[in-house]
Amino acid sequence: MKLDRIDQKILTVLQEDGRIANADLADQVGLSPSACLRRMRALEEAGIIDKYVALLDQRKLGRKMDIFVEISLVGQSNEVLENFERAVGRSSEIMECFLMAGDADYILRVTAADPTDFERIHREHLARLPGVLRMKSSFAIRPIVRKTAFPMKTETT
Amino acid sequence: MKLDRIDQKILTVLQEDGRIANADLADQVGLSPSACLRRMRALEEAGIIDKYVALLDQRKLGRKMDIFVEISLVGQSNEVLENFERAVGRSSEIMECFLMAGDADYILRVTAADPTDFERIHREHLARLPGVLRMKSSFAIRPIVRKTAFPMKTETT
DNA sequence: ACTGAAATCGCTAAAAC
DNA sequence: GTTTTAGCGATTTCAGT
Repeated sequence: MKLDRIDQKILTVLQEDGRIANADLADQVGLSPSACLRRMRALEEAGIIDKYVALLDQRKLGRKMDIFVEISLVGQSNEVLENFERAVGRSSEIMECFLMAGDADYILRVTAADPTDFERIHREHLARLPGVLRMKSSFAIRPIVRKTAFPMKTETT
Repeated sequence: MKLDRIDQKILTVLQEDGRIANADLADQVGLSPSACLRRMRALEEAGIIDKYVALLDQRKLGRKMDIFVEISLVGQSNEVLENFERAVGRSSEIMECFLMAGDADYILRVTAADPTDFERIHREHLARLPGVLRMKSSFAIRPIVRKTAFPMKTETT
């Protein structure tokens, strides 16, 4: 799918405000409401727009800690990796997980209310992940930037 | 602010579908539409709900790479840290950044279309960050989990 | 084929209870 | 917290470029 300037503008706006009224979005991108809505639907159909979500304030929910966990597995066989990844997918507490090149096999990010809560998560979730050889947790002191919006090529800083 | 079961249910649903019609949301949480809307507004007012956004498909946008960058600064003075953090905030390419305890001072995550694109980002964004002593980039091979929704206490797996 | 204009339909939001 | 209602926005159809 090809994205022209207007599509990019639509995506930029929707990444900031996913509930903007179609009429207002049309204004901002300089299109009539119906043309704007058609493009938006096309972007949804194409899967460029994956979903619309509410983002919650982590601190106000009492989740004051972010922890990165580097993990090495006992082996590199498909079975070991797949078991591990399935378990990761089932855990509600694991916010992000990437298979990595380099030192660690996986890196994951979890959030916790406080050290006690992290202990619970460690016990109930992390320690139960299968095939783990070594685990190294690193605590974040403070989040500096937390973005969900990708830059569009026309507005790269 | 105190969150009862219904508030938590509202947040759970909105974290999955931020554009759900109020009438449908009311159905799902077992409330009348107006009562549901009042609670939703209250959650927005309180800042529990930070914002509503569209999440785009990173791969379909052509951003196939995720890179984690560990950074050590030349010093720990307020000035060095603040300069660095301001610069991070200005870069559109840096998706996440945390001040860390432990080995590295900061960890950040950037996304790139391909190695050439990463070279550009490295040159135009990362290499220009002030006060950097050492930088270590780790490439992700594949994302396993990528979540924006926090688990509510009533549904912890 | 894609855009803009007009009409219908359904939802939101504010009232009264 | 619920029901009711008025008004507005979304959505679809149609004509034009």
